[in-house]
Amino acid sequence: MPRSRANLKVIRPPASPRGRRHADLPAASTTERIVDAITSAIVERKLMPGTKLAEAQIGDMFKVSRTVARQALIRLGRDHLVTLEPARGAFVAQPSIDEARQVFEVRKMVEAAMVKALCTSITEVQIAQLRAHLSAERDAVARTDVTGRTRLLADFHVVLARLLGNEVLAQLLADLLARCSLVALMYQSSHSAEHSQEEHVEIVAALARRDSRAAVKLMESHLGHVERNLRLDPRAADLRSALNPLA
Amino acid sequence: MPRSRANLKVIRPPASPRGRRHADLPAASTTERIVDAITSAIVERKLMPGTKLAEAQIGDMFKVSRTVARQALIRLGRDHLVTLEPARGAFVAQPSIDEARQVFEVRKMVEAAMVKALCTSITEVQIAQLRAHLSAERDAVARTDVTGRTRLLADFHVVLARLLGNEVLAQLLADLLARCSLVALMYQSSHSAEHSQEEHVEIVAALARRDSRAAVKLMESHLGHVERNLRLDPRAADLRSALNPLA
DNA sequence: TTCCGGCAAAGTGTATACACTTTAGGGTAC
DNA sequence: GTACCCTAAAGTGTATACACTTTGCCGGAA
Repeated sequence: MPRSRANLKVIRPPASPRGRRHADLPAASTTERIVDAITSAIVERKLMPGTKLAEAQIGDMFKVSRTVARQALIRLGRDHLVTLEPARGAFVAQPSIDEARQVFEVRKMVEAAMVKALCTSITEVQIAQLRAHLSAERDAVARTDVTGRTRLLADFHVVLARLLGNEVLAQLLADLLARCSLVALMYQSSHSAEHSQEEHVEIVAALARRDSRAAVKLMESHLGHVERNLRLDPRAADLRSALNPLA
Repeated sequence: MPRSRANLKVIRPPASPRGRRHADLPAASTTERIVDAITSAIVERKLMPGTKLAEAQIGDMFKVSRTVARQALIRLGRDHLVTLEPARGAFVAQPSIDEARQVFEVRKMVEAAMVKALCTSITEVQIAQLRAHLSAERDAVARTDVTGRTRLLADFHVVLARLLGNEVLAQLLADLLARCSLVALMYQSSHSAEHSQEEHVEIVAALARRDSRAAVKLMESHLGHVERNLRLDPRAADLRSALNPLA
């Protein structure tokens, strides 16, 4: 790509204004921007599983060199959102049925323990925050804002993790949820947003009562419902239908 | 680096014979080799927290260019083993006290759920495998083989995860354990290997009895002991003492 | 002596170059 | 008509080049 020729020392604002997204993690802004964009594209179903992600193509789209595009793909590979095949390239991951089941099993373990712990630590203020989230969910469902409601329904689980003040847990869960989006996309989920939303309401109610047994049961059955509504029969290969990948 | 000049079409064995380490994951062999080497160096305490990892330096060590070294560092950053500071470079991570606590909290959640699930699914063959692992641990402790025993004591937890047949879980746990090594290194653990080993024996005994309540309790107290034997008082900065990083 | 400015070395961020692999297409032999 | 090889295009793997940032050092001014 044509290299910027502005060689004069530009006066920069106080410090480099890099807006870090959620407080953590590695890379410099450019790579991170691409990772975030592709992650969003996958989670928002704009990128079908199996789609080839050629380095040069991504580089062109984001106006960067292959070097940077490749760095982004490596990070996405570590997140299990893309599969890196040596000498063949990167593809949007196609989680197997086994992997799907395993991800849900881990979610059940982690999230059951999470709501259990929350029951003993949750405060009134936090319950109010959860109720605010629930009403945002309800709005999105009512408005049939598909993208928004999908994000909010997933965020609910991350919000729970954050209420424990455990960023490690929150990030782990965020990773699992991104993988779940891919799973849902591959094994066309028939699960209704309304149903999920109602189950979230029940979970919050149990938390508000500090009823840990109920909260755990509700969370487990919630995740069980989500999982059972996937088509986990072995009809595999969706022919890569998406032709134009990113935006 | 001197590029191989063997231009003749070599007849290759059926498919590229690349030995993937544990069935999963992204990158091509060279980058992966470096990631593994540095991960081992950190886990085996040959690399102190805070040590600068300059790209050129790593490149020289492994006889590759900065490009490849940088790719490895990006992956290590995603694993939370190194911290990537924009325009300043990569450093072996120095997990904060908070992060240490959070990692242990997550481990308690995950591993308690894990042994609970194992109690209903474990087979006699698997119990035998666990006992074999225990005796390997005991040997290493007896021989005061510090590196070996450290690895075996950590592997015990990953072995448990694998017994559930859940690779997602196993990998997640492997990541957490690597971070724990760093934590143990930063907050000098006074925990004795003998004690850990004995607790592992008790956990396996509970599993053999399919006593899920006991197994969970034992695992939680085991992790509690490990955590409580860290010096989690806020005396921070260890001056980077390690001078020659890798091998 | 202390503080500040600026230079130079070291190191990161990114683009580009080139070798090698994969893959698809076409032409030839059977 | 089919199977095979050979070749060209596309794409990955990696090295290198160059700009820019950070950082430490030195010297001069207060």
